[in-house]
Amino acid sequence: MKYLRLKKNTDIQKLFKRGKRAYSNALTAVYMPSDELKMAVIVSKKHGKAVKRNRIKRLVRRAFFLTCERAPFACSIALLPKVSEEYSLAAFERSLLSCFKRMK
RNA sequence: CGAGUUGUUCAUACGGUCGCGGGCCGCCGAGAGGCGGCGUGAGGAAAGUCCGAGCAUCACAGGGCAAGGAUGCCUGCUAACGGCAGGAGGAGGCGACUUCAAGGAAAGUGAACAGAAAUACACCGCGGCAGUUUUGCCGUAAGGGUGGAAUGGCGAGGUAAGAGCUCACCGUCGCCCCGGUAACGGGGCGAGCCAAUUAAACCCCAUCCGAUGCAAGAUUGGGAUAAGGGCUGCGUUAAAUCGCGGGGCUGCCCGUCCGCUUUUAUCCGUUAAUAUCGCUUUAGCUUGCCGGCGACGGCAAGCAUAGAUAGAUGACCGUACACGACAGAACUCGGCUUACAGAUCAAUCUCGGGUC
RNA sequence: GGCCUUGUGGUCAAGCGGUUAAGACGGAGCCCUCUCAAGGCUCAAUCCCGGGUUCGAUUCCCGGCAAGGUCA
Repeated sequence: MKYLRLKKNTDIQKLFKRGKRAYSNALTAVYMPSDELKMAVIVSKKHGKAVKRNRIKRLVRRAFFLTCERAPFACSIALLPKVSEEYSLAAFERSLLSCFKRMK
């Protein structure tokens, strides 16, 4: 299933002001209903240096790509991974699914 | 065979499925774009942002002096450099070789505490004279003590005791000769030590440097009219016309340049930034030959090799083995520095042992 | 991405190359008090880390690390 990237700074600002949050053990999702499915990954410098941050973003994007058809409704969504020692695709997939369950 | 030294190259590989950025081609579409195909897509450090350039802007981007900053053995290389190469000197290693922020202390200033004293003023001591219970004056840097550093070191002579006071050797300084482009090296003669150390303390000398950085900046982002404000003030004039002043060129002098910016209202116009360009073809890379000890230069042939803009290289599976380190382009080059699992090849390289 | 700044007890901080590293707030212990407060005394620092210069470095030089600011 196709999804769009959430790019504009103003949209992200809006999302953080008005959006609701869904938590799981590997990441936090901030979401807000919209007409299309839009996604952004937010990784801060706390996660490590550039190589590490890129890897986290790729894993989260891939996990979202594999699971996004099970999203309950069209929305703008920002994903904030939590800081940890190890990151894996399977953990992000599980966390995303549990987030989708909690989104109402 | 073992132990080293210096340098070179590489930085998991291959296959399958799904997915991403850019390009080209074809088809569809009014267009935005969509679909399909082909090919392409991170590093030796892309990092730190420590130097040097290109490029761009700053109204012009000039000279002198001052201030500030940087560099500091010599000769080369280079677009340039604080880089590199070769050499000189100090230090280390048996050696191959490594390493060093390395101009000037005879222009001046400063250097805690301790110590008698820090470039010089005698505490103890040693000795002479006076006195003789204590001590006073003079000479003395050999010894003690203080200190990071104490009148160049050591031996001999010498002396009342001592002292470059004298002599040999070493060190230092000056002059001459020879070798070298030079730093410097070698030799000779002289000086009897005057001039300790410290300049990553101030400082002096030589050379170099305008500032800001692609978030620079350019293009479009409107045009016309009217009114007002700000910088740029005063006098004068029909007039920014002229004079003085003012502003910019880091401070001063000379010289030179200077009309710009903004607000409001009305009419016409509007996708207007998250746009487009800058943005990847170059001091480019590879190979061969020639010159040079080398850094590098010359010639010839061939090649085109990321260009994103919330920011593209990944995930999963399989196979192989050395079980994969440090790490992700953001305008571009030349260096430096720092991080790093390993593998690899080279040197008529070095040392030790064995055999012929 | 570019350009800067700062690292000193728990916190805020001063510091001419030679200090027992000044203070203030807070903390701990003791004294004082019938008890508490106030007051007094005492204690606690790898001067961010690693090299270098120097007789001697928190301070000077070089290289790292961390934190913060700023530019559309």
